[in-house]
Amino acid sequence: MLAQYLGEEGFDVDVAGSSSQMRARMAGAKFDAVLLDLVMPGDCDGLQLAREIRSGSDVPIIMLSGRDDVMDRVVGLEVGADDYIGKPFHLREVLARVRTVLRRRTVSNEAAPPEAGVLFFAGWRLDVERRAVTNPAGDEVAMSTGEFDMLHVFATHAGRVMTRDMLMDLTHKRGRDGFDRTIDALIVRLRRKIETDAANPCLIKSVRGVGYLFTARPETASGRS
Amino acid sequence: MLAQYLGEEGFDVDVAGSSSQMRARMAGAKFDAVLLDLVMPGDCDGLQLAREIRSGSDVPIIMLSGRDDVMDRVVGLEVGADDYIGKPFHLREVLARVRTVLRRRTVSNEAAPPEAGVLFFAGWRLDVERRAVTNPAGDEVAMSTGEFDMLHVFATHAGRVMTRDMLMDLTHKRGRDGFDRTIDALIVRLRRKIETDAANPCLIKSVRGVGYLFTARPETASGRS
DNA sequence: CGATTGTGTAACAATCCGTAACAAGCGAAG
DNA sequence: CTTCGCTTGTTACGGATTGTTACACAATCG
Repeated sequence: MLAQYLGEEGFDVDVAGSSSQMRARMAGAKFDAVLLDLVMPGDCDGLQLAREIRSGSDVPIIMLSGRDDVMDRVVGLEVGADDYIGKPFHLREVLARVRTVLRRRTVSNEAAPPEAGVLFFAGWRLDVERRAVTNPAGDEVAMSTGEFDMLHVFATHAGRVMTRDMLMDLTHKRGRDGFDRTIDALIVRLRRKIETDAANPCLIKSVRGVGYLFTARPETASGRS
Repeated sequence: MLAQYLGEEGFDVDVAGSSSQMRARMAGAKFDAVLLDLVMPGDCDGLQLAREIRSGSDVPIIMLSGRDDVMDRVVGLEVGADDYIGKPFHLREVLARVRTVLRRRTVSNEAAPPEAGVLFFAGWRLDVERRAVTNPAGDEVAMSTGEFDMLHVFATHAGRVMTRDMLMDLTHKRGRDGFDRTIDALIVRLRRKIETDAANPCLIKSVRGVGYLFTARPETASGRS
């Protein structure tokens, strides 16, 4: 229904019925925006899928959800969505929000983003596809899965203080229970690998009572001078 | 209320009570985003005001409105708003949407933000992004989170006497109860690090019965290009 | 001059964070 | 299936930071 409406309004619409189907479509073509229904057929969580998209692309994401709780919206937006529309939604509103997202993208992004498969920061190189990390000297540094995910989240959220809740949302599949030092432990392990002096962290600073801050400014491979 | 909350979250917030006041503020400074309440004191329509902003600027606009009808939202977005939040809105959601709008702006505008991320005063250098402080001799001075926040507040409110209440509001993310020497203790610790003679404070002067005054004149790095 | 109020500072207590050590998963090889 | 090695979550302890209290002293006021 939604697809038909947007099609009538002049958009090229492609529909995926499952997460795997979506991955296949997105691998094969470039899209201007993704409308993502959080209620998936069951094989995958919509939030997780959004993270996955965001980890490899800057394509605008608009979430649609049957659950319209405030916290759902907050989490959805923090994960990287550009908008969140709770059901029952109206076609006109969806259309308006799609246009808004596209307008903002084209206004600011005239030189289209050739995707960010590789990130650079402070001499480091972070290859998202190969999940490989190279230090300023050029040596590859072995990273465990969790360490790489954490570093990736930091690199894509640089300059903003990240609370432990956010980090937990973004790295781990699902929110953990109340009190947990998991993040701290991971931070220590990550620091040991990327900080020259772990006692005086340079790249990952702690913000007491709040969370952690990644201080480097990352650049994408797409050669911006 | 909203302004206070966003302030506690680390934003510099400026409030305008009327459209003319807003025009004056916007003429005098650059803003990263505009939160626009559609219910105005009467002298001007909020939608009209949004059009006016949009005609002269690309600054992101987030509309807040008591009317939460679909058509209101559609019209608001078509006028050029980047988001539309109907009342009753929740602070967390507003915050998330503000961040979303800003993130999109900075992601796409990478080339633009040289940032006023570095402040200079009296030979000192204060790097807000990296949370690093360098003394006139060029050595980096270790600062705790609270000390850095306090110094940052002083540097961005130089030349004005700051009451303890203001400092508490601006540094601590939560309003504290009535009587408390927390600020004084922090001032002592900060003075020990940045004053050459802690007994004769030069940079942070006390104003008896009122509060404290930062006497240096800070300059931003981005020399008004 | 004495009383009162406000501030500087030290000392202590509460809290938060860094880290090591250990236990629990997990996958690969045998 | 078992074992081994690696990763990850949990717990505990110690150090750092921060809030609170107490006291000394300066400023203000009568």
